[in-house]
Amino acid sequence: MTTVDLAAWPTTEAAALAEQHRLRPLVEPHGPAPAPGALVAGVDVAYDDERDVVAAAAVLLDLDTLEVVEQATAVGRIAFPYLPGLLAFRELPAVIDALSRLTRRPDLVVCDGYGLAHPRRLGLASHLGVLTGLATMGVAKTPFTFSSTDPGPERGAWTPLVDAGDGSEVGRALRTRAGVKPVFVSVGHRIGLSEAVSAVLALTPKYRLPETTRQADSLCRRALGEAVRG
DNA sequence: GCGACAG
DNA sequence: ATCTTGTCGC
Repeated sequence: MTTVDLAAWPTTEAAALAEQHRLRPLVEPHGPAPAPGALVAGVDVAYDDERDVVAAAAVLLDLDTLEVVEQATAVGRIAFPYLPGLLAFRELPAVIDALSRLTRRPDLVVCDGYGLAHPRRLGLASHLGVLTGLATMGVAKTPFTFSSTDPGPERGAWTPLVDAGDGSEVGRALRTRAGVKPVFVSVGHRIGLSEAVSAVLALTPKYRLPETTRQADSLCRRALGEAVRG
């Protein structure tokens, strides 16, 4: 996989919006769920804004066992400020760097955040998919600007996640643990919504968040700590 | 115009 | 995201 050319990465809001407009038609919102034995990657990023340091992690899990089979990290400078709707420009350079250090190609990448559930239908997960060609999806912890009713209390229950602007279903609120707050699932690239939901259920036998997300979260925090301290 | 707003 | 104490429960 190729890495990001930071010299060509957008630095202004206008340039970022233009880039989203360019990439948006390239999203493929359909595709199969990962097959048994698939390698599913989790990616996440941690920041030290004071020192302008970002650390990303990519962790590869065996979908059958949920065991970590490979992991990689990347450390760099923060490439873009946090602006709602433009999160990809802040997170992706480091994420793609970490993914490029894996020796095996993931069958699916699970992101922290959204894919098509985005004001311009190009959230972090979809953006990553288009840039890399990988199948991607997003699992977010909060509903962003979208709305949904509360799913039933049992694991597996879901309700549509709707964009009030046009009334379209942009994702699903999914209960991954009985009686616990739902997560918000959306398509990234080369996977369908029902398939993305089934992948999340396969990754959440025990906790609210996918095992991929949990592993990537702890690894990027460790990497940031080592980069900043020792 | 103002607030809200993935991480 | 990050800053942060205690607390309830398996």
